Order: sequence, then C-alpha cells, then structure tokens
Amino acid sequence: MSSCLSGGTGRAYRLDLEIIKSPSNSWISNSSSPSSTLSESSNSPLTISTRKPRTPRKRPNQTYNEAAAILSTAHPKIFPCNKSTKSYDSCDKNPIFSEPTSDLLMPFQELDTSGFLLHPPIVHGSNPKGSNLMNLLEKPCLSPGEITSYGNFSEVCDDFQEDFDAESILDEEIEEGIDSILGNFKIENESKDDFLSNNMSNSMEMSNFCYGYPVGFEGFDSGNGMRKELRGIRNVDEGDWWRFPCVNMIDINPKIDVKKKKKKKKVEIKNLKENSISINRDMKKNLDSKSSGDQECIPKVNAGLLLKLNYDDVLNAWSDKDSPFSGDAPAAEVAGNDVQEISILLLETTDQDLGRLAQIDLFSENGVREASVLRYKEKRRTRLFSKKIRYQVRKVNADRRPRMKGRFVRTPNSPDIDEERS
DNA sequence: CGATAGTGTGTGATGACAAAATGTG
DNA sequence: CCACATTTTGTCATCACACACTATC
Repeated sequence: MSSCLSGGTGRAYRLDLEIIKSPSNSWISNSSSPSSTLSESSNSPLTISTRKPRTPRKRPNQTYNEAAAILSTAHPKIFPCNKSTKSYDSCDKNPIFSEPTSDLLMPFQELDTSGFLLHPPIVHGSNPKGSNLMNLLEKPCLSPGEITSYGNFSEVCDDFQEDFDAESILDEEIEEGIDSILGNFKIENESKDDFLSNNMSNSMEMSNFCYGYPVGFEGFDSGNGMRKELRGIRNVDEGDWWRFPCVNMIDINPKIDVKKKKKKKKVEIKNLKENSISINRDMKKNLDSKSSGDQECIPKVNAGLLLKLNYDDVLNAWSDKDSPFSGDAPAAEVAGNDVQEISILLLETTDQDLGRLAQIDLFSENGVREASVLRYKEKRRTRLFSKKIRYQVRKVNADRRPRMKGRFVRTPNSPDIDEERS
C-alpha cells in the first residue's frame, strides 16, 4: 500500500513528465530518453527514434481489474461486482476505474489441491438452458497430456480420430527429431502428467475435462476454432490455473457465428483421407497377393500408390542410352516384379536414391515402407514453395479484375448490376 | 449445365523477439 | 540499492482469408 503511494505514484509521475517532454507523435527525440533505443547508443544530440514511445506500463492487476470492471458492467449477472477488500489498484489514477474495482474472481470454493477436479466447477450467473456446463461434462475427452497417462487417444476422443494413415510420415519426421503435429508434447506435459497421476484417482471425473477445459455443449469446438468455454488465464500449467472460474463464451458473446466453416481446410482433409485410404488399400492388396503367391497380380503403381511417372523426363534421360534391360533378354520378356521395380525406380528420385532403391526388396513389408520413405524424403527435398501458376488465363483475368482493398469487386458492367439497374 | 477450383492483393490475426518496466529477495 | 526474474509492450514477419469472375471438370 505504501509503495503504491510513494514509489508507484512517483514512477507514474515521472512517466507523465516524459510523455510531455516527448509527445507520442514525435519521431524526433533530442533527449536521452530511456524509452528511445537509438538515442542511447548514439552520441548525436539529434537522434531519430524509429520506435513508438512506449506506453506506460500498467500496474500489477490493473489490466485484470479493468477487465473485471468492464465485464461486470456488461454482464453483471455473469460477473457480479464483488467489492474486494484487498483491491490491488487503489492507486490507479484512471478516472474510469478510480473507484474500487470489482474482483473478477467469483466466489469460488477454495478447493483442496488433491481433489480439485473431483468436483465440477461452480458456475455462477444465469444459464438459460440450465447447466450447459454440467450437461457437457458427460462427454469424455482427455487432453493430450492426459492421454499419455490414460492410454489410446482414439479410445477416448473418437470425434477427433483421424482415419488416415500418417504413420510413415510421422515416424519419418520423428526419426529426424521433427514432430510437426504433436511437438515434444510428451516432454512438455510431463509435469502435468505427473500432477494428474499423483492427484487423480477417479478417471471418470477426469474425463470430463478436455485439456484443462471443461467440455461443453454438443461440440468441443465452436467451429471457428474458439472454444465455447474458456478460462481467463494464459498458461494452464501454472500452479493455480485450476482455481480460476470457467467463463461460458456463449453467455459472453451470444452472437458468435458457429456455423462459419473453413471450406478449404475441409476439402483438404477430405482429399488427404481419400488418398490415404487408397494407399492403404493398394498396399494391403499388394502384400496379400505376394503372400498368396499370385505373381500375376501386379499392383497398379500410378493408381495405388498415387505415384506419377514423368514419362517425358524418362524418355529424354534414356534417349541417348542403350536398352535398360541388360544382356540378351528382350524387353518383352521382362515382366512381373521386374516391371514394377523398374517403374518405381524411374519415378521422381535422386541418383542416390535410385541406387538404393534398386537394392530394395519391394515385396517385403520393409521394402515397401522403405521405398515410400525414400519417396517422401525426395518429395520433401524437391518440393516447391514458390507459387506456381497453373492456369495463366486465370491470372490474366484476375489481373484485369477490379479490386477494392485487395478484394475483387464487381465489374461496372456486370450482368447482375445491369439487372439491378433495369 | 452446374459445381468448383483458381487467380491477386489488402488486411487482420498471430507468434517470435527484443526492450523496457516492474517485482522480489 | 542492487541483481536477477518476471511481466508488459512494441515491432516485425508470416499466414489465412475475403472478394468476383471464369476456366475447367
């Protein structure tokens, strides 16, 4: 308290003086203001600051209490204005929030750490449909961190189960220390796992939470990436994260458009699934045919593995060379396994991989996998990140098309406009 | 014939990072 | 008062998206 009156106000007053001396709009500073990074290192009396003057930093809990005041004003039922006896911002000079601010913390039970998740959190405020929170707590879903403790993810969250086989890709990246999807999540959540395993004795109650968030309503995600219920904290792994109340996002903003979907991503996922299913089906067929000794069943390389043979490049590469089939054996006599191996060898591979691929037994289970891994490596190495124009005419049309702030707008002589005018 | 992918660009969202402000022992 | 840790803020880079129209499937 005393620090607020003495040191705190003193600092604030000094800041105000600096602001007066160097207006926020000014780009030129002729003083060695501590807020100017350039002027410190320069001996020149006239230095140009490229940085915007720093706004005064708010005191601890000031932002928090401001948010509490706003929320309690906008939604007094959800955020009752609870006069706190230990207000942190008694020295807050902002006239808007000069009066003792409300405490965002609702009258929560101070739960024992050992059983904090054994009881559903108390939700205050009106809830028109009854306790949505409680209804949805029935849906079991575990967080990634919890999954490692409680087994298979697919057993728990069927809704999020991916039915395409990305195993080879993931394994390949993991081998190289890359985990683009999960990250080092097991390590990152190790402390959480320990905490949960130490403190959780009832898996049923624990399954009511998804990654620390209570599962709500009919879907965990509202459709636009925003969870319907959020806790107002940033780091869920902090010690007291569970003490914070749950805020029903629907109550806060009932006008959220939950139906807006990202169409493009949907299509991409769909295509990925279809391709993966096709790959799995043909690989299985390939292995089955080999195990049954059916040598006539040659898998279709292009259709099954979705490999595209660049015929032009192959023909060009072999135009000045002899027949690839050595010895006296005519090409017509090469059949079955040889044809398949040669076809795969001629795919988009590097010279190194070509040599290695030649030694792979493609009909062994490891061989198929190794070949696909090599292809994946090569594809990743040679993929183009620059945009490639597939249809030049579309580009020309797009260039001609009138735009407003980067967006396409209707052409002046558009038929729709003509119809509206008529 | 209907559905859809594709085209360019401005804008907002987001994360990373550095620096400053503040807290704490 | 000092050193270090933590928090806050500003800046920059990157990315997704919206838009109208039309070639392509």
